[in-house]
Amino acid sequence: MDEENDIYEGLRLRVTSGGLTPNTKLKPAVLRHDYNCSASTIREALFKLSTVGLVSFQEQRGFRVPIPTDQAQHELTHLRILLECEGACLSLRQGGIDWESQLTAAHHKLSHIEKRVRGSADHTPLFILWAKAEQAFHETLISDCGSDVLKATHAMIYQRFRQQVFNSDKKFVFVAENIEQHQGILEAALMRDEALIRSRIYSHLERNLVFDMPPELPKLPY
Amino acid sequence: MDEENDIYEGLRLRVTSGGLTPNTKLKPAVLRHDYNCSASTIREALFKLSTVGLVSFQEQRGFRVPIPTDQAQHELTHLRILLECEGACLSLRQGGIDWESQLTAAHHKLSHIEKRVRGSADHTPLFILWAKAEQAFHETLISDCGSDVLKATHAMIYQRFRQQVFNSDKKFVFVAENIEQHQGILEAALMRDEALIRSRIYSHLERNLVFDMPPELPKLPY
DNA sequence: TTTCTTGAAAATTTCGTGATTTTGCTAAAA
DNA sequence: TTTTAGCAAAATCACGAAATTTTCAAGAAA
Repeated sequence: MDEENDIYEGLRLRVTSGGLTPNTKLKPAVLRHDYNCSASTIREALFKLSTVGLVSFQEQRGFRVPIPTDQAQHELTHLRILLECEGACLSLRQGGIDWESQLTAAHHKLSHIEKRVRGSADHTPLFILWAKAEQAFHETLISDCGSDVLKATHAMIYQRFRQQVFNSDKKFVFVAENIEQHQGILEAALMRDEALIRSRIYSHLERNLVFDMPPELPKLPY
Repeated sequence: MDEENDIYEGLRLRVTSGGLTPNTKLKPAVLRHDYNCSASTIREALFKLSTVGLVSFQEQRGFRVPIPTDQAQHELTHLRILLECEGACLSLRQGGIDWESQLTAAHHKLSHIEKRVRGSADHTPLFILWAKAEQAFHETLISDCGSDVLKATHAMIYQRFRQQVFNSDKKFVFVAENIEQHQGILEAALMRDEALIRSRIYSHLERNLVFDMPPELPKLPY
């Protein structure tokens, strides 16, 4: 159904940015009332969420909101860097003028929201808006890489990353440096400078790496 | 249940290396008889397989064996290279003597099967055995990278890759060069030479890249 | 012949129920 | 006080059937 997708999206929002305490049980028999459907339908949606890692699942023990850990944050950040650098460089080679304009547009929207966020004391009301714009920017960055598999994999990792940082104690959701970092990534993209965009993507995400990372990985030819 | 997992594994084998024609419909009501369970149980397993990309799924139109395409083969190969190079280099830095011995063991087993395959005219009977050993070798290669997310992502991509090449017309499942290539990868690992293992992993998978690949991606610091 | 409608058959999705397992509470034993 | 045992309440899972949607063939219209 089309409703099925609404239920999936609704639940996804709740577990990623719904302010649910980690480890909260997600009971189909309870949630069904919020979506006006049967427990089986909820179960199926939760099941789908569990396969992409947004909900933890144990046989006979049901579904729970995943517990954020430093290890998970580090791993998700690491993969985001890997996939985003690769996707960005490929886009940078293959993307045309339409890609440039889409990226500029996405950045413009994101930038606008970020400046509003900087002004307000409480970030919460703008968070959903910001999260959408941030995701759109980063997805546009890799949108012309020519690989649906890469994009789908990145989307999965990005969602889990977002959930991780939002649900972690630190609530490290928005920091001021983001503004100039996003700006810098856009500039590197328009300059078509692969080495520069790699290093800027790395710098942008670096603060989420909780353990030491290999200082550099020389990669040739791959 | 535990049976649930058997059903999942059984279906996974059938869609990845069961000789099913691509685009074959997978009807829960039919498959239930093979596994002695209800259609819902089959449905759940197929659903799970669809979330990792091993069966295609359309709302109200059921499940099908995915159709291999050159594009998909290229994309899956590309991601395998990316993930496997990264995982191998990290393992190479962090792995100890136990990693070395596990890798050597995995290679020994694989090598033994490959030499048997080379001798026989029909590869089919040994294929399942070979596929398991090949997967084990490549998974061991990245096993000490320290990232469960990376390993899980690689496992997903690897499975789809295997399905892709097995179900494609070419049936490019085993080629003689594999023997020396696996050997070369093992050697590079034991030498702890990152650049070398990257280039050898790339060479090993290169023939599955159906389109031109960017000749080199200089990556620094990431 | 080709295109469009029609309607019955087939397939998919949703749902409530009963069986099985887990959880949580209470009380006895150490 | 702490641990263990047992039991009741709650939750999960598998199942078949009902409801919805799609498929497909046969006939009407162009």
